[in-house]
Amino acid sequence: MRGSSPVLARRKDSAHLFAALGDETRLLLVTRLSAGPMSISRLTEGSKLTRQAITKHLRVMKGSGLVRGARQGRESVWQLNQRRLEDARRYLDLVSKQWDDALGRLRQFVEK
Amino acid sequence: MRGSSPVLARRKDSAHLFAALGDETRLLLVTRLSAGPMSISRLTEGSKLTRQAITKHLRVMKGSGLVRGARQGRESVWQLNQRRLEDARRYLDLVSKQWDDALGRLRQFVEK
DNA sequence: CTAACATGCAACCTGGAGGTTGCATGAATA
DNA sequence: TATTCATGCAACCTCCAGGTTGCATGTTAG
Repeated sequence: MRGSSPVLARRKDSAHLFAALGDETRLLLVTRLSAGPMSISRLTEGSKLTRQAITKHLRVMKGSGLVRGARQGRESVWQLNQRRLEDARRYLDLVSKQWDDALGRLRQFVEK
Repeated sequence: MRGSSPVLARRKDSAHLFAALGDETRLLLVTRLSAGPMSISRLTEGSKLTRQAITKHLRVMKGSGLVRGARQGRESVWQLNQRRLEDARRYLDLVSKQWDDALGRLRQFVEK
């Protein structure tokens, strides 16, 4: 691993992931999929958007690995990819930790 | 709290927050700020972007509460708002938990 | 006081995100 | 087999995120 820290290497990837989560419609889809796998038409039910819009969002999410779909008969069923959720959480943990350390150093400095 | 679950109420807010994290440049800023407060010009140093670009990103992040800045003399110093990081993590935890439950139910159903 | 610094403001540009519509195609069902 | 259902593909539209540039303004250091 010469020349690029893991954090650096993962920044772009994480940005993609967060971007996939950073849309209200997609976050709704994530919520609905958190109840279990679902077909596109099912996901479209009750939505104000077109099926095509939903489809596009699903593909964006797939692009960041947040979700994956597979054809079953005449419908395509999608489901969450929990590992990616954990990836996002881990990234936030990392930043939080650095932040804590920084605060620690500051406190130590002030109290000297 | 009639008519809207907490999760629903927070979806829009969370989407904003994730969107703020969903840009490589901003994620870099987050990383740099995790080491402690910093002025705009300092944040711009070493960046390929203009100071104005950085400024815009900071304001976007401020808009989602991810960061806050204050003027100090002739420079404006910005710092992370860790509470928002925790908010994001909590949201992911929520979704993860629902997903776990769904898997649990599925497993139980299959094994019956 | 005057230069050098650190920002703010505003106008402007461009590409792609988010949506829609219309049509084509494979799968399931009466 | 004729329909209906669930999708895929592609063209098209609009708006705004992400950047830049130029100029104005408040701060500091000499």
